[in-house]
Amino acid sequence: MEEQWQCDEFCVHNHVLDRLQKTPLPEEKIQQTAELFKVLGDNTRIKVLYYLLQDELCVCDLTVLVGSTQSAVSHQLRVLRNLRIVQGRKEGKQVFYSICNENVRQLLREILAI
Amino acid sequence: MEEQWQCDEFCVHNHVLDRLQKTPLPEEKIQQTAELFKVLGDNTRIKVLYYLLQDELCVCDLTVLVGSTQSAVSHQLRVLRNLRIVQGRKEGKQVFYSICNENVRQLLREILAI
DNA sequence: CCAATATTTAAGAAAATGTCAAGATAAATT
DNA sequence: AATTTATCTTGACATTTTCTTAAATATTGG
Repeated sequence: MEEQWQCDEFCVHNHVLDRLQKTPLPEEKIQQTAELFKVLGDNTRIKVLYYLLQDELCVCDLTVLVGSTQSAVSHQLRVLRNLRIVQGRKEGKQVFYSICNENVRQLLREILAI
Repeated sequence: MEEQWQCDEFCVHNHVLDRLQKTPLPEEKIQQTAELFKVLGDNTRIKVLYYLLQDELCVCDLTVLVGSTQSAVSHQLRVLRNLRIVQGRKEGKQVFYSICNENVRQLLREILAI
């Protein structure tokens, strides 16, 4: 028999599966959660958020702080903006960024033990 | 002037930078944090962890629950094992997995609002 | 209009994911 | 005890995704 692999009834613990399958995580929730973590799973973005945790900062300052290029930082800021983790405030020629998601702020505080 | 781009003294807010640069996040901590989030930033692994949050499960059960192949699940379990988020317990032909990192367990509980 | 700052686009490099096939181990069968 | 079967792991490959860099394109202020 060359059918697609699958556990047979001797392996699977049906009573457990039956129970767990009654409360699956909604696909949307899975997607949402994974995406949040994905965005937080990057060295540059962690650095950016670490500094924003302490102050509202312009792209220029962030560029110096994370030791990257302006373009790269701007790129990461857009990613964070898309997930509504940070927001920008325009002042003159500059844009000041800050964390606008309190859950993420709290999460980072705990993880980074600040 | 065609040198590498860099903010000049009119853009950068030196007093802020000076202060923030005194307490940089250690590279190791950044790496560690980003890696944890990176591992959590994947649909399959979120599903696996969601189910492990509720029960110790064998690879076979997990395969059915996440609706993937045994091989793919095993690969992901290794990733989670490498970061000491889950651990395997051998029992006969089967391996039962469970979450062995209480911080991650707590984090997921909060994020998934369980 | 010019200079400074910020964003977007495009392209190339690096990394992760799933699939398939092979290997390993423990139990069951002969 | 040798063979087969069930469960799980591993390695190699192809595909896709993600990150970075560089260049082009706004936008703003003077």
